[in-house]
Amino acid sequence: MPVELRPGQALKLWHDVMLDVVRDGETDLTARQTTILLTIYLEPPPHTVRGLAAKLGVTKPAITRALDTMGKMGLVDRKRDETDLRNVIILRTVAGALYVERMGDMVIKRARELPR
Amino acid sequence: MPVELRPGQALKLWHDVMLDVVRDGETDLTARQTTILLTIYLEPPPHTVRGLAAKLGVTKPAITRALDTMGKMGLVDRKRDETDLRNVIILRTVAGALYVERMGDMVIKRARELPR
DNA sequence: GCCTATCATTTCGCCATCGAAACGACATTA
DNA sequence: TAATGTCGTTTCGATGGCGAAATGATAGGC
Repeated sequence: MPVELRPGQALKLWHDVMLDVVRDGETDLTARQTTILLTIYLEPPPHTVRGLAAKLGVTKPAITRALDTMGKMGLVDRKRDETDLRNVIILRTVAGALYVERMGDMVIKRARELPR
Repeated sequence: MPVELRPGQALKLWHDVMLDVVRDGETDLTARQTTILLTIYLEPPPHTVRGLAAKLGVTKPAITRALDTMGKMGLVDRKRDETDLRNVIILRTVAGALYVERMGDMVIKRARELPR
């Protein structure tokens, strides 16, 4: 049986998790950055700039900049593709994995607290 | 029985909805703005600047600016409190209600599509 | 070996957001 | 009514994101 949410539950879940994210305040990721981060950690590698740009429907510079920012935060890393030096492979990091894990915990916790 | 999500499900749900938000591209709300909007539409009125600031753990100017932006988008409205003219009451709008409803639909749809 | 295509990045000017502090309007207290 | 407190907004300078276009490096076609 799929995960069935009523409208009120769905919106409350979204609100509650967003509130956690805002109150945490540490990492201040945009929607794009969050999507990129989760894509990198949820979908099978390798991940490239052009691949992410196509998936999100945004320009490549937008991806590059997002990776710059998240790279400074230690959430992702980059290395050149040895087999095709034009490509850049985006790599996961320990800090990034921990961040994503915490985010998952937030969602799970808030979902469990939802009125049934 | 509460809504139980496995880690993979929780993160995929979050990712999928975020991807919808990014790809939509129309309204480009920050985490703060999203939280404010959902608070206004989910919790009982009246809503004030100081109340939202306290709830989100951010400064009042941050709330004022977020309301300015969302006001221009037609997602919220403001009026002075007649009984205490220092206060500003934040009001819902039709456009805001529709936006929130669409957001709820996204979450419901993505939750239903989750692998069980 | 060229020429063109591809990939990621950098540059440009612009706009939105940020925290901190100052401000103006209104209410409350004495 | 004068002093103090509260509420929301505005200002300030700084930071960072944005799209579009240009750039540098590499690969592949011929």
